[in-house]
This record gives sequence, structure tokens and C-alpha cells, in this order.
Amino acid sequence: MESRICMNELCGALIAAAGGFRKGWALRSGGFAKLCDKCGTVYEQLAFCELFHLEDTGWRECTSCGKRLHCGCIASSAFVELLENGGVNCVRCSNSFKHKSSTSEDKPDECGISVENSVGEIRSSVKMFKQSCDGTGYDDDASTSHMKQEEIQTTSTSISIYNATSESAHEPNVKYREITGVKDVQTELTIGLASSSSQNPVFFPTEERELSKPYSSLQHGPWAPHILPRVPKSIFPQGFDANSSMSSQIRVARPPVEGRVKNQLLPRYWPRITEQELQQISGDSNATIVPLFEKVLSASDAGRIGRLVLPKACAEAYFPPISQPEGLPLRIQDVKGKEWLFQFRFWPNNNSRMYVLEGVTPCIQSMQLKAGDTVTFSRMEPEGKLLMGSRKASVCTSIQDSRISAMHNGINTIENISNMSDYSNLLQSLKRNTDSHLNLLSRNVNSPIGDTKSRADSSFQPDKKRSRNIGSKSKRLLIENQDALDLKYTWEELQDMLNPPIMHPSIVTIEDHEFEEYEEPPVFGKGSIFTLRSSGEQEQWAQCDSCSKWRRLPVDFLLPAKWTCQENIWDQSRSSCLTPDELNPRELEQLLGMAKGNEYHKWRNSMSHKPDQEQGPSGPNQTEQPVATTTKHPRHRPGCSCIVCSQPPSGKGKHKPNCTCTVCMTVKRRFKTLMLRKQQRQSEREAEIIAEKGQLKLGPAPNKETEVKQSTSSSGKGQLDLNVDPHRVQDNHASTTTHAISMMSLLQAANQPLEMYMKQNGLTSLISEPQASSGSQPLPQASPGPTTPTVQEDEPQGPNHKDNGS
DNA sequence: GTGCTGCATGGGA
DNA sequence: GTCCCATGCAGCA
Repeated sequence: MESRICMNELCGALIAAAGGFRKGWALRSGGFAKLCDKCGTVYEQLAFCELFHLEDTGWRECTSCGKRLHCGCIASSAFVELLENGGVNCVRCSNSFKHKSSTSEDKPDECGISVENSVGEIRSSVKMFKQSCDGTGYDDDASTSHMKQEEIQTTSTSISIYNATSESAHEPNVKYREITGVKDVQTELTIGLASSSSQNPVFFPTEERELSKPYSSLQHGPWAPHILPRVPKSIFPQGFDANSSMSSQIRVARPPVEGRVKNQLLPRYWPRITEQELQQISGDSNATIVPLFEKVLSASDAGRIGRLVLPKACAEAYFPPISQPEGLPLRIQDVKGKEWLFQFRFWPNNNSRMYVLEGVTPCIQSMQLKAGDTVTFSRMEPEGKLLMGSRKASVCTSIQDSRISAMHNGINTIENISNMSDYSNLLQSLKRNTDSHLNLLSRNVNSPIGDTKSRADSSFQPDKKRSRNIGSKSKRLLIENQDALDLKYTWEELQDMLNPPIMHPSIVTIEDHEFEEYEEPPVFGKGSIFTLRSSGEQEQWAQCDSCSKWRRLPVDFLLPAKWTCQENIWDQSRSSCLTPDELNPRELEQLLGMAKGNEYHKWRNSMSHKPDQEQGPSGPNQTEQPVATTTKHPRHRPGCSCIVCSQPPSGKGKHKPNCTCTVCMTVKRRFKTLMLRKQQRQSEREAEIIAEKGQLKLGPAPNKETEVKQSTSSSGKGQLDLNVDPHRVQDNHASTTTHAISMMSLLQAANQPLEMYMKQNGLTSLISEPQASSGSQPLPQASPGPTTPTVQEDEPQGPNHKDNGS
């Protein structure tokens, strides 16, 4: 058994992991402490404020007004006012609590909290504050303890779990169990001390504690300070500023002031929850909500994988300690009162941990969250229940966050923000901000209904960290790829996308720069869906904010934030909410289905580039088939002819076997061609074998590579025909021994733009409509093409290719 | 082929 | 250089 010297230099007792920490006691607040039996030095303690709170625990209740005071940890410091003498004041009645010191002889039956720092630093210390508990709070007069020390002595394993289910939380005799095997225990309110394992006990004196070490041995020792800035009472009357102003949001989420920098939560995790949101969460109950932290959902968080990566510091500070990667099941209640069960666990990662909540997908979907939105974690007091809220990445927050970001960047102060109009300030802040930040905003402008790509969503993240994501991973974003180019909106373009609610701004001159000042903040356009008719004509569909019906609008109409049927000036017959939907349910479903993956910038692209007017699926019975941007591949737009986009949809909505749409016909033809080619290769091999046999007699066979080279050059500039006309293939079979396949030629064939191919081959458009050839690369009407698509888009093309088969 | 799981990788602070 | 964490990805079911 490993022995250790007591870290208390004045003590120096040799303490064994097995027996040295004989004295352990549970906090009513749900934590444990262990101390040297000789000197009383506490080695590990869970400050209750940093974990779940049990009902009636974790609080001090003002004996005068009943207002619950918190111990003063970062998470809930809103409720205390520090006193110069180290005490805390009830912010309501100013009744203060005494600072009680303790000695080694004065060991507490249960842990209390003391405030021992006159400059606002609160330390949770077992030694210095003796309190008993009567179950209603922390009352010095209480003499009874529901927890007998004998019951709670830690053993050599030093691992205990305080099974704090709602029932047991009130029971005098609280059950304990070993942490091993607790995975199956649903520990909604489990408080535990993941102390050092029996195999590897770790104890650190304060100075040596490293925050990267497991939770158990860190942060929650008696010396672990929860440092708070001293907050003037006047600005902090109720814990949270009733005005959900930016400053109040920042103030609510105070980080530790100094010292253990690593222990500080990064600003991006500070909860910016507003009073309004708090009320929404708490509902009608009298419960107090303690905002813990928040996180902007990344693409992975919001993805289907169902794992929400938790900031390490937050996870370790506010979630129960876990010592095994499997972690614990965790119940978290959403704002609707629905409880979700997640698995809170971690992955070992570079000598550290990555904390994740698993199984969040249903919850994320229920909240209709996507990347870029924010999830907030709070704790309901006194129950200690974990709560999960959310905030959409709305324009408002982005404006606000932009301000915050700008301020963080030293761009604007609160003062000059207040001096400027919101709009002007936003513009100014944004304009001065990085291009990426700007682009992030712009990319989401007028984004259509439905899920957009997660990357785009994540790019909407306002703060600096998030904004840098867009360009961080080279794999994710090559600057020259199409997506990146799509991001390159100019500032002027972005301004165009802002739809000020009134059209006549007043002009304000600030530092020789003129700004348009609007009475109301700018809004981004309402989402809409862009479709392509069989005629090639683009149109826009917007949903009435009043009746939710979808109306057809001109494609170039920029929607305001709110739009109703009454504003449908283009179609008087449908300028009333009483007018039925233009689309039948099926069409509507189709439209909405296609909204997924549709993105403004793609529409914009198609507008600016005068899109490739290739037709989507359109048959004789589909006189009007809206074509949204493809979701198959992020770079592809309607009409993209690449091999990816030509594939039939997989999964839901798969085309029927007898479907004769362009895509299906293409695939069928390709398949046929592929089979023919396979046969052809087989024939080639056979012929080769025969030839080789013959060569054995006549002489050495030509190098295969040479053969390939020769054959490639003879088959039209090295291009490969994946979709050669079967008949021609048949006809030319005799001479196709020269056809060879290489990966490069396959790729070339697959990437051959349809338009180029058609142009080079003098083929007509795939669609019969004349508009279809009005793309950026007009397709010559070399011959009166058939009205049914002539699909040969993948035939091999060299720049001078004339005839594939011959 | 698809989805899940656990870990690895690498950019950025 | 260290740490965090978003995401990639191999292995597996």
C-alpha cells in the first residue's frame, strides 16, 4: 500500500493510502473530505458549490430573510456579497454570516464554507468553518447531523459515491457505494468524490496541483480558491441583473479574478443567460437558477453523432467527478421540463481528458438546435438539478456578440457603443473586424429554412474562437475552393443583405465617416426557398409569417424579416392569408424537403453566375419541378453534372426502379456501359492472354505500360469514356483493345463538366427549354436536339475531341 | 453500406 | 511547448 507524507509540513505524518485518511466525512452539501488524521489537513474535499446540489444542501440560508446564500463559488456567487471581514452577506437583508475559524481539534462534523479573504477570495475550507446541519440549511444552531462520521468514513479505496437520489437526499442515513459499478446507477443528483483510486492514489498539496490532473485530486481541496471579484452591492441586487443587458450578462458570468488562470473558464463559456431566460427556465417555481456555463454548438456537437464535447474546465467544475472513461449517466432537464438522460464521460486525450455528453441528439433535435446555437447549462437550486437551455444563433445575439467581440478586441468600448446607433455600431464593429468574422455573418444571411450545412452554421458563431474555426483546418477550408470563394462577400455586399426596417436612415458622422443610422436595428432577410422551374425560371418561395402559407415571389426580392401574404404584391390573387396555398401538400413537402441544404449563397452564386441551367428531374408529368441546391455534395449546385450529383438519391426518396427521370436514366445507362466495359475488358484480357501465348512464339510482348500509353493516346487525348454509347461500343469492340483504363482518366471523365462536354460535342442542352442554355457557358444548339434529354454527359472529352467511338 | 465507438490528429490559443 | 477541443477516421457491429 502506498504511503504518503502528509502534505502539511508542520505535520509530516506518514499516512498510508489505506489508513492515513481515516477520517473522511461527508458534507451535507454532497461532498466528501479527507484529512490527515493527525493534523487535520484536508486533502480532498468537494466543495459542494461546484457539484450538484442536493435539496436543502449546498446552501446557507439567511436566518433573517430566508434568502439562500451560496458558498460563493464561481457558479453561484451571485447570491453572496463578500464582506471585508471575510464573511458573506445576504444580498437581500444584509444579514451576514460569521467567519468561524477552526483548529485541528475543532474538526467539523460536516464541511462548511468559510470566507477568509478580505479581498474577495472565498475559500472553501473544512478546517475553518464548523457547521452542523439541520436539514434546512446551514444554521449554526442546528445540532443534529444526518450523517454520522462513522457511516461515512472513507476506506482504502478512497472512492465513494454519495447516492443522492431525490429520495435518499432527505434520508438521515445516506447510502454510499463504491464508484465502481455505478455506471448503471442513474445518478441524477449523485454527488461523489472521485478521489484517488486505490490503485493510484494521488494527493497534491495546493502548490503542486495541476489542473490537468483528474478531477479527484484537483480543484476541490480545501485550498482550492473560488475567487470572485468583489462586486458592489448596488449593481448586484438580486444576483442577476434584471436587465439582460450585455454588461449584466458578462457580470453574471464572472470568471475567477486572478491566480489560477487555468482554473478560469474561458470567456466563451461564461453564461450570458438573461433574467428573462432564467425565468423561462425556472418557470413558476421558486427555484433559483444558477447559470453554470454555455457552449456554442460546433458542427460535431450538433451532428448526428450525438456527442457534445464539454469544455474541460466546465465539466470538471460543474459536473460530477468521473474517474472512469465510461462516466456516469446524467439527467438534465430542458426548459420544457423534459428530462434527458445523457452519458457524461470522458476520453483520455494527450494525458488529459476530453469530456463529452453522449446521446444528446434527441435533445438537440428537440430543441431544434444546430451548429452555432448555444446550449446553456444551469443548476436549479436548491434541488441541484441540472438544467439545459438553449439559445438560437439569432441575428440579435450575433449583433450583440459582435459588439462583445468587438469590445474584446479592443475595438469599441461600451461608451462608444452607446453613442452609436446599434446599426452603425454593428457595421462599424463588423467592418473593422476580421474578414472571417464578416464572412461568417454574411454567409448566414437570408439563409433559407431548414438545416443548413453545419459548417456554415458553425461559422455563425460570433466569438473570436468560433470565427477562427472557419479557416482553421486546412482540410476543412481550402481557400481557393468554391465554398471559400462563396464566403468572399464584400462589406458592401453584406450591407446589401441587411434589410433595415425603415428605408430612410439619418446620417451620422463619426470620425469623418458617415453612417446610416436607423431607428431599429437591422435585420437579416427572412428565409426563403429558391426553386428552378422546368422552364429554367428561378423563383422564390416565402412563408407568410401570419398564416404560414408559402407564396411564390420574384427571385430577386429580398425578404424582410417579417413577411405576410398582404405584401405579396406580385400575385394579387394570393395577397391574402385567406387564399389557399398555391402548392398542394405533396409539392409543399417537396419544397420543404429541398430546403434542407439549400443555402443563400448558392442561390446567390447561381444568380451571379447565371447558373448552369441544366435541368433537374423533369419529365412530361413534371411541368414544374422545383430544384433546390443539391445536398449531395457541398460544392454542387442545381444542374451540376458531376458524377456525384448524377447519382440517384439514396435512402429516403429513392427513385423507383422504373423511374425515367434524367438522373435515373443516366445511372441506368452508366450501369449498362459499365457492364459493357467490363465485358470489353474481359475480352481484352482474353485477347491479351492469347496474344501473349502467341508472343511466346513470336517474340517478347510489349510492355504493358507502353501498351496503355499507346492505347490511351489512340483513344482521344487520354480521355476515357465511361458512358460510351453502347451501340458504338459494340460496333467498335473490335478496335477497343486500345481502350485502357487508368485512375487518372477515370477521374478526368468523372470531373468533366457536362456543359463543356456538350459544347465540345455540339450537343444540345439536356433540357428542352431554350432558357436552359443561358448559362455562363452557353451551349450551342448545334442540332435540333430531342426534347427528351440526350444524356451523354460523361463521354470522354479532350479539348479537341470530336468523335469518341471512331 | 451504414452507423457507432473510441481514439488520434492537428490548429490555435 | 502545453493544452484544449473540433473533427477525422479506423475498427467494429
